[in-house]
Amino acid sequence: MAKRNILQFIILGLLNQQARTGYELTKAFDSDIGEFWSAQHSQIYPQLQRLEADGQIIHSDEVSGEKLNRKRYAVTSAGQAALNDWLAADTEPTIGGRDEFALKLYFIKSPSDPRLQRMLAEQQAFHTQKCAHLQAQMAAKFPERQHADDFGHYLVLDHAIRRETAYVQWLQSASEQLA
Amino acid sequence: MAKRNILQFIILGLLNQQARTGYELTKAFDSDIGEFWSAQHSQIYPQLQRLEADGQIIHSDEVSGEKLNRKRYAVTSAGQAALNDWLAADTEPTIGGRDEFALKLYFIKSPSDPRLQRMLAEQQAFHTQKCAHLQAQMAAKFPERQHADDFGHYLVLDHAIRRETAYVQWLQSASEQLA
DNA sequence: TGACACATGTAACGTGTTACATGATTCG
DNA sequence: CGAATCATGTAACACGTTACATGTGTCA
Repeated sequence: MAKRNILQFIILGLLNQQARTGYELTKAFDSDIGEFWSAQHSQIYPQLQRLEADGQIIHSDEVSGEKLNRKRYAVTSAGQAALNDWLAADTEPTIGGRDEFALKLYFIKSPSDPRLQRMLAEQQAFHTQKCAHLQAQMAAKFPERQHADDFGHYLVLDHAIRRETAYVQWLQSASEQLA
Repeated sequence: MAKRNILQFIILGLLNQQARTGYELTKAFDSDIGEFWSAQHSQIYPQLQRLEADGQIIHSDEVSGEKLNRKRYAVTSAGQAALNDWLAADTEPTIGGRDEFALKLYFIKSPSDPRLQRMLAEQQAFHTQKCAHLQAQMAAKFPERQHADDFGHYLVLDHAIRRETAYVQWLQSASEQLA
């Protein structure tokens, strides 16, 4: 698992794009970058407090309505420095993520096991749909392949699509080899 | 993260293939299934104790030399039942694993950023080599595509190769789009 | 006899998930 | 006025890594 508290740098990166509230950060983990990292609000709010205590971000209060006070966070120059250090540092290459389904297949030794067909079909349905969803996103956000701006966003979407496509192809290939 | 203690089932699966010691289990996580799950011995030994207390595995003492006593674990019928329940249960599809490098790219907005080339090259070298290594393993273990036996092993190797290949292609494509 | 692999455990810490807890705003 | 969403926090627990700790067997 992550060891060097990656979360703090992701938050710095997101805040460096634009000032956000904890709530908005939480949503960001469910959309764009959700394909490659996730975090709950229960992890985000304490991390924001630590980053602020550390002088890497500051918040300004924003009142809406009568009472509601939300904290909008922005990176300080110290935060930008920390972010740049992270970006510049060598990156430990991703080693195979955990895949419960792959393990189940590993433990089913026979290509004629009666459970295989159903298992493969179920996963294939899911990943095929996900793939379609990602491609729709790509078409919506980069209609004319104009990804010179927001290059990073384009790259992660492309990454996710390739990953899901490869997954579906693996499942397909496995299905075809059932005895 | 994993929520239902997947580790216990992986151990049951491995022990169901053959009786093993904790040390041998630890090594198994570094070879075959290491592409899709990892665990240290500090996690494995306590889990073995819990599984035995639960009646899902039993150990027999094995002495080598004068004093050295190793515990060789085997699954009980209760353990086999638990394993089969896990295999038969619906599998939550894998949602994007965490990828620190992808996130770094996400935060580098411009295709002309001077850091990009070096970063991409570094990752590409790593994943290309890994890909080659996996393909060598495949060639060594399944020389004649005779994967009717050990089908599961073949599938996870194939999966790993496809994943790494897709990763390299993504990096390659990204490199070609640098401004 | 020294290095390395075999072998088994525990402790401390950090990260991540789920649940608990509370309240405001907006829109139908 | 009720439901959904916005908004922020804490607590308990599960999972995973790193470090600590100890000792044996084998081979050069």
